[in-house]
Amino acid sequence: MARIKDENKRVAILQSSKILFAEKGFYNTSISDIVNETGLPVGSIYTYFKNKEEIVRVIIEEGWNDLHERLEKALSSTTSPKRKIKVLIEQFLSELLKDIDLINILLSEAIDYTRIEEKVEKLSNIILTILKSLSPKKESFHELTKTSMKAGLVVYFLGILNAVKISRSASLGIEVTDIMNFVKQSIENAMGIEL
Amino acid sequence: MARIKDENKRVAILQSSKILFAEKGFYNTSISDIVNETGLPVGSIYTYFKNKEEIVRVIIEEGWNDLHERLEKALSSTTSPKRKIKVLIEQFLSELLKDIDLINILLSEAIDYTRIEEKVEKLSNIILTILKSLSPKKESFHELTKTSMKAGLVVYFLGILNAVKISRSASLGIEVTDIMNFVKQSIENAMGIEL
Amino acid sequence: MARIKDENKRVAILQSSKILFAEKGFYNTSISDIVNETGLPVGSIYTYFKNKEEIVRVIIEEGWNDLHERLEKALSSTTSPKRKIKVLIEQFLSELLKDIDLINILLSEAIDYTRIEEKVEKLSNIILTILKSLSPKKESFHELTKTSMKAGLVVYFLGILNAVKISRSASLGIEVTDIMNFVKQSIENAMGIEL
Amino acid sequence: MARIKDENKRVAILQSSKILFAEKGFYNTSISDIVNETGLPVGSIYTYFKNKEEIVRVIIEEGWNDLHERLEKALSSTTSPKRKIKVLIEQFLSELLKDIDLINILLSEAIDYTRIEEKVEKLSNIILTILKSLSPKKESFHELTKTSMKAGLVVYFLGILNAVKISRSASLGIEVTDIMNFVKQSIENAMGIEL
DNA sequence: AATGAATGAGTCTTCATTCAT
DNA sequence: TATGAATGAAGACTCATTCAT
Repeated sequence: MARIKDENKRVAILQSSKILFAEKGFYNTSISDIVNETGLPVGSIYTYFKNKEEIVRVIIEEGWNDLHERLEKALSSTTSPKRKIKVLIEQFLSELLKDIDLINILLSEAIDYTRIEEKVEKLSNIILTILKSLSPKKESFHELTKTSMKAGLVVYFLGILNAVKISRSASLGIEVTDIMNFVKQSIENAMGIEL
Repeated sequence: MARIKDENKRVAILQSSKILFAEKGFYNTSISDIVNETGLPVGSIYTYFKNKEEIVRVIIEEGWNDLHERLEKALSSTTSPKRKIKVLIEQFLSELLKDIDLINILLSEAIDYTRIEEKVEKLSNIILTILKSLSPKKESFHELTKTSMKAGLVVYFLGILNAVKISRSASLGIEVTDIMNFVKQSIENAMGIEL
Repeated sequence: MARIKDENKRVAILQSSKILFAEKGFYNTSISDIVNETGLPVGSIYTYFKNKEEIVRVIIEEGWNDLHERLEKALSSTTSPKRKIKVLIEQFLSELLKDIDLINILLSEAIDYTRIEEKVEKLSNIILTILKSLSPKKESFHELTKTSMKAGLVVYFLGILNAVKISRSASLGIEVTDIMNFVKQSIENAMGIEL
Repeated sequence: MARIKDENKRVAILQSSKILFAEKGFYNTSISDIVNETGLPVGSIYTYFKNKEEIVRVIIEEGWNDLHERLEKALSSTTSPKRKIKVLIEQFLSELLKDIDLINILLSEAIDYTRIEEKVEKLSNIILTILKSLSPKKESFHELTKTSMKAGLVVYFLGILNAVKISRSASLGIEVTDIMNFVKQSIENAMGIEL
């Protein structure tokens, strides 16, 4: 019987903030920037979000959950470990790498609100589980201890994200496709999978 | 005499700032924090550094140059590519990973002043040159294009740094040694080198 | 039926606000605090009260009128001045001192909306009238001018309220009963009344 | 070798704030009011005081200490209890009652930062000590227990302050002199002292 | 050169009240 | 009448940098 919270506004705030945070960084984006970008009054920002931190948190959480859920769904409808790896690379990673703003924020200053370790942890457990189910004969991982395997996954995952992040602004001369190629090759070599 | 005194202050500012930036982040560290930590008056900070940005920049540049110079020196006194790789891992990387504050700052919010792409660029060129000089037969890299090879190096390098950074604060259960082990194994496998 | 429901809400707002104002103070209590405490929607607060000020005003007015009316009633059914004094102390004052929340608000920051002078004025006139009717021989007030007598009443009344207020939170080591004892003794001494 | 903190500015802030707090109340006085009143930039307020609370606290503390010190001095140069009482009334109380702004703030909303109980406590101890040294024969206090005597002092002291406060704005028709007269009479009657 | 007070634009956030539904 | 989202002026406070001494 009063106005109902407007999902459009919530989304507008999230979208504008996401772009701003990705471009200028969390600390260099002011609430007033978000106000200008969205055209909403200050007060409205605070009817939809408790504070600036919550905005980042939600951007990350919703963006990540979206990807994560689709990954889980795709994995659960696949039985072959090799196919699962394929899903991981060609769906999950591919989608993630397209969301450069998300990556930027995920890796950026606001890292305290971002809880990236949590994400890395979950993801590496998923992969570890898949790898265990692969026939152990063909892998070249057998000499790695479990923790250094996990370390490897973390290195790869964070390395990929950072490489993508850096590739954008820099004169490095590498592009997302190069990174994807490298990843695919590595996996094909390491596990004899055809991607 | 006067010069020595001055240099002490400059170094004090750099050391205190480095710790503060690494712990609290660039944007969450105020000049006044540095003043408190060093015990120096505000004015002094500005007689030694133009502004806050310059402090980070110098921390990074001096820290990096130091490592980089020792690397170049060690490489130039080595001819065997395999030995060079060894130097890279066991000296350069090992030293870098010990300087967690440096890594933290290098990867952090102040990334604009940090010019990490430059560092990554230089380093990957060094490695690429070494790899080229290796007999091409034994490597499993032969199917990678030059850019995806470079992409790979970037992924590895940034991945390692980020993994180390994250391993510190997190409940991931991996440690720097795990990361080092993984790296060594990877290289040994990929290039048939004994490290 | 509808009226009863409404009255319940009105009372709920008054009760919750009274506690909040007494505990946190007028300026440190927000409408939103009242909303949380009552469980009512913001809008409802404003259908029952014009604004925040009106809430305090009504709390005070209703609380005070209640006491005042009972006082008038009791006084009108008594003729002996000494009995009237007794009523004043043992009924009115005693009841008032039990309502510490009311006292707190009465004396607090919202004093502008509280119109305490009005209350003090009325009360001292009542007492003055009683005192006049006492046989002038026995009192030790005979040397006091009328205004300083009034001043005395004001001092006593406000002093009592403030002492009670302060006694609650403080480490003064005095309690309401001590204050009451003092008052009774003073009056007994001054007017030869047995309370 | 830099500008030295300017006592004049500090005092200007305190004076302006004192008037504003006394007239408008603590919560209705904004830092920006103080800025306008003093003509100083906002930043300067904060180089002299940590925050708004500290300003009230200092106003009260310095104002009170000033009075208190002069009281102690005067008391220590007097031996006769009766004279001490006289000092208390004619010097201390008289001076205090002249500082209506101080009284207003002391009794007002900012009471949390004002620690009035502390002041009341100290003062009543001073008086209690004096009273004890009076020959016990002549006093009419002998029936009061120690705590209700203390309660009495608290009632008187707070009553006086509040009466003065209220006398100013109100149509009560009493003035500070009336209050003082009442107090003097009370004391003369109670202790047979000539003031 | 050394010092630290001075500065004021800019920060995030709150909150009483209104009014569309 | 009931509701609670909408509003934006106003709040307290920060902080990098400058510059008078």
